[in-house]
Amino acid sequence: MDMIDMKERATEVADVLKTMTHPERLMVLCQLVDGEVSASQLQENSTLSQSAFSQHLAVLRKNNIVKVRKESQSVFYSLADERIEALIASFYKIFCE
Amino acid sequence: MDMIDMKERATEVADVLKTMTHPERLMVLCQLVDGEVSASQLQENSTLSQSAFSQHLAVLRKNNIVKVRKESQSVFYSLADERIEALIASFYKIFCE
DNA sequence: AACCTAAATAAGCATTGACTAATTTAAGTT
DNA sequence: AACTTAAATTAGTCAATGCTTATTTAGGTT
Repeated sequence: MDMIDMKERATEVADVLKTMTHPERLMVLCQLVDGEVSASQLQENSTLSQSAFSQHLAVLRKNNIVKVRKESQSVFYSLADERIEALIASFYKIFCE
Repeated sequence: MDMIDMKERATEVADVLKTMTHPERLMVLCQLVDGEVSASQLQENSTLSQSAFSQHLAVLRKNNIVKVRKESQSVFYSLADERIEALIASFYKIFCE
């Protein structure tokens, strides 16, 4: 890979990782590995205020790291695609095994 | 894994990733996958000023993402350990294949 | 209609991060 | 000794991030 390609890829990867790189947001993503979870369930495992927590969810949405499904008052979150799933799996393998 | 363990791990992983999550620093790390490279060689592939670039290297050193070997006026950089190598390999596999 | 709950948004503030410009350290060279 | 080169450091500025408090939107209940 030449330097120009490498730089493009590095920028792309950094953009994705930047969004995942917050303990609170990473926690959310870890909880989504087995499938969708509602916003309120996710919030139960956080010490943050409702507002602060919701803003983290907004960051994940805005950067397409998660997708949402609305059902009456609830909003269910899940990982956006296979790349995000693969990343979380890698982190697990490297840091938790 | 319970929530307390998950949170500890998420914080640890986020700390490591946070340091890697900058296009310039990620570029440096990518160039180190095949072994050590000198600071000046790394800088050649950057558009940043000497100072700005050196400060990124300092961030990588401070967070133990890279290690250094000094030889006369030059400083050679390499990836700090197998976890960092594994992370870069994962990023490559997920985003570049 | 009045109320409640889940979730998102807006405004404001403090902290951190990335840069520039200038200087410093350390090793080599003339 | 004076100079050059590689690399790091310091101080200062500006933008981005993460939080708080307050408010809003939307769906469901009485």
